[in-house]
Order: sequence, then structure tokens, then C-alpha cells
Amino acid sequence: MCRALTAQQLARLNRVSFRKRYPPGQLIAGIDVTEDWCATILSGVIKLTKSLSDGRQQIVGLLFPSDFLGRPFRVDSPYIAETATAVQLCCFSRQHFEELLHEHAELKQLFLERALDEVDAARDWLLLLGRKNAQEKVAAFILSMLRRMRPAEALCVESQQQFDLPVSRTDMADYLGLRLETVSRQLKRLHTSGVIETGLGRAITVRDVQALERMVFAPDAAR
Amino acid sequence: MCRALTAQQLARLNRVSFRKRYPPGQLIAGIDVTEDWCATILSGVIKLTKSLSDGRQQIVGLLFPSDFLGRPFRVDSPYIAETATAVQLCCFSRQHFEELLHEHAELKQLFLERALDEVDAARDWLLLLGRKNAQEKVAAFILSMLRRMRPAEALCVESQQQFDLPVSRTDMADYLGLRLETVSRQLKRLHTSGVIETGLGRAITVRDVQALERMVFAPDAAR
DNA sequence: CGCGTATTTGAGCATCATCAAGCGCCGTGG
DNA sequence: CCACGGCGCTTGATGATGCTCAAATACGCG
Repeated sequence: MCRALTAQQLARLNRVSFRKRYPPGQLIAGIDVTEDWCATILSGVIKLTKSLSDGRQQIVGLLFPSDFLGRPFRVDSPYIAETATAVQLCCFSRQHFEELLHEHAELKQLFLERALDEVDAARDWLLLLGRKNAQEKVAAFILSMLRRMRPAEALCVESQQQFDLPVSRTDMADYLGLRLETVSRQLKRLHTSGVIETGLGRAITVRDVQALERMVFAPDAAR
Repeated sequence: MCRALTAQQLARLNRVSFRKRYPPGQLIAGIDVTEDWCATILSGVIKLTKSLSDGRQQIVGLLFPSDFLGRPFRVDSPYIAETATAVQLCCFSRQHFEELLHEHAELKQLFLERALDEVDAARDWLLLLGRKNAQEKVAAFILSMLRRMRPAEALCVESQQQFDLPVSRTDMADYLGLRLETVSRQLKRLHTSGVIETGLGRAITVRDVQALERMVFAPDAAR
């Protein structure tokens, strides 16, 4: 997002920005806690979660490097932010950032378009949560992580794609609206059918990108 | 949203705006169809839906009067828009609207804040679709329709709230990620337990707003 | 009044949740 | 170096919730 700024503006922003580091599994910002800062993510992955009073949880978003964390023009964030991996942030005071948005029309434009894209992304996920079965959910998750973490290779259909999932099985379940046992079983099914290979820890190898894509985009053809 | 405009700007906008009327159940805009206009809703309710190649459908948003329809800064909308009831729109060419956004900072600001609110709303729905059971989904839907259609009375807990649901059972199911039979059964359960009264057609009377609220916000206490 | 559509109701079933072990990896400490 | 314990993950058995298929009923509209 900073690419929209002139060198001068960037310098000004840098003067008021500061870095933060977090270990994995750390709470960053909570519901009903006044947050007076926002940030862009330099490295790592952040979970945005919502939960019910009886403990049921839903991850409503995963933030990757270059994504934005925070809620300008509002004091309280409606979700909890937690690190999934180790994270580095580049933070600004919310007030400074809002001023910058107001002064720099291009930045506000960019921010607006991002917000609109986030609406679209959230609505895509609605379709997944409301209408897809466990198999399709897990396939879609793997594909979406592949795209996020390996944008270049994801396009290249031929080669095998090896990478580390950024989250635990529990988090996958909370993102997909499933239980972790179900996620585990579906991963096994994908393994058995030769579509993926699960390595040590969170490592995963996608052997057949097209098979995953068929499960996600053409559920009728895939089965 | 038009309240942010000066009389002069409003006049200018009116010069390029035009009205449209649609009967219930009519397609307004489709996926991959280039849409060169956008609109605010004057009356009626619009469904935004996404669907899979095998026919499974998910309603990803309901638009009420004063809501905005369209996707500025992008040619193609990622969803299908259909009327749920009879609808009146106030339309502008997309290009005109984009120009207006650029020229009028307050309007853009308002539009941005709306977009951010929509992200939050979509994420609330993620929690509902991913983690709530049929009972809670239906209760949440009724409550949310009550709030949308009767904002004043919804606050007043005492009196009984009578209104018409704006959508069919099928639509309710598509919005809640359920089958219409399940929706029907859950409505009956709510009726049997004295929380609501179902009248002719889509009429509904909420007898116990607090009971609904308990099901939605304190699921453990409610059962 | 009669037809088509929306809704309700019923019976059986599939998927995914739940409960309960068991396994493997890893860091700690003996 | 190995035993121990914790945690995340896998695997299995069982069951409930919500889906599917099917039919009846109610309703809106000509």
C-alpha cells in the first residue's frame, strides 16, 4: 500500500511508525479494547477470530504480509487478532493514519478498493461456509494458502508445490467451520487419493493442483 | 448517503440519475456481465447471491432501502443481484458515480466507512454460517430482519413486533446455509415454544424478543 | 373454482460432531 | 543418553443434526 505514497510522504509516515514483533500464538488486540494504532504486516500470519459466549470460535480472516491490521474511523475492533506464526508489524497511531488517509487521496482510494476487495473475499467465504462440504472446504483452504504464500508457483500447474501451512489443524477447523478431527480425516483422504502429501509438522506438498481446483470450482465434475 | 452532498452536488447528481422499477424475483445484474451503472435502493429488498456450478446457492447479502448496489472501480460484479420484493432504484452511471466520489471527499469517506461496515457485517455472518446451529441461525435471521425493517420498534422490548419477512423460505435457507425444510421446522419450533407467531404468507409476529436475543447472543444460557 | 407455487410435514439416511484412545514429535530433566 | 510429559495430530466408534426424497396441504392468482 505504501507504494502509493511519495518519498516525502513515506518519510513522514516513517517518522511516526514503529515496529513490533510477536511470538506465535500471541494475542495482539482484543474485542472491546480500545485500539489506538493500526499496522501493516511485514512478516508472518495473523488470525482474526470471533467467538460465541460458549466457546465456539470462527476465524473470519487471515492476514498475510502487506495486509492491513486495524479499523480506521472506529475505536473498537469487532474481532480478536492473534498471531498464527511469529509476526513483524509496522505500526502507526490510528490518528496519524487517518490524517494521512484524508490528506492523500490516492492512498484513500487504494484503501477503499482494498476494503471493497475484502467484502468480496468475505462473501466468497460465506459461500464456502454455507454450502460446501468438508472435502471441498479443505481443498479450497489448501488452494487459497498456496495462492497466498506462493503466488508465483500457484499459476504453474505442472510442478509440485511444497510449502508450510501457516496454521494448526485447530485453526484450519476454526477457519472452515469444521472440527479438527474432520480436517484431519479430509487431509488423509486427499493424501490417499494422491492429491497431496503431508510432511512433517505443517508441511504439505500439492501433487495435483488441478484436482484441487476441480474440487473447488467444479464440484460436480470432481466427484 | 446523499445526505453528505450539498444541494448543488445533489442537483448535479440528479441530472444524471434515473429511476428503475423491478417486479419481485427479477434478475438485476449477473456475474460476468459488464455493469456500467450503480444505484441506491429507494424501496424493496435485493438479494446478492453466489452459486456453485452444481446449483448450490448462497445469499451473501440482503440490500434494503438506502443501501448501495454496485461495485465502483470494477467492471464486473462478483455476484448476482436479484429482487426479493418489488424494488425501486435510483441509478447513476458507474463512471459518473466514480467521478463524484473522486471530487467529493466527504462522500468518498462515507462510502469507505460503509465498505468497512460491510466487511464487519459479512464477518459476523461467517460466524453464523460456520458455527451456529439451525435454531440459532433462524433466530438470528428473524432478529436481524426485525432490526432492518423496524429499527425503532426493535429497541422496545416489551411490545409484540409484527412485520413481513422480505424473502421466501427458500431465500431464508439460502441466506442461512440451510435447506428450506429445516427452516420451516425451526420456525415451527419457535412457534411451539411461544417465541414467534407465523401469520399468513410471510407475516411474522415476534412475541418474545428477549428469547430470540438470548438464542443469538447467549446460546449457552438459552438452552 | 382450479391450477401452480410455496410451505409444511414425515420417514430414512449421510455427513459431520462427539467422545475416547493412541501416536509421534519435542523439549526437559534426570 | 534416555525416560518423562505435554501438545498437536491421528484414528476409531458412535450418535445427532440437518439433508434427501416424497407427499400432503395451504395459498395466491387467474
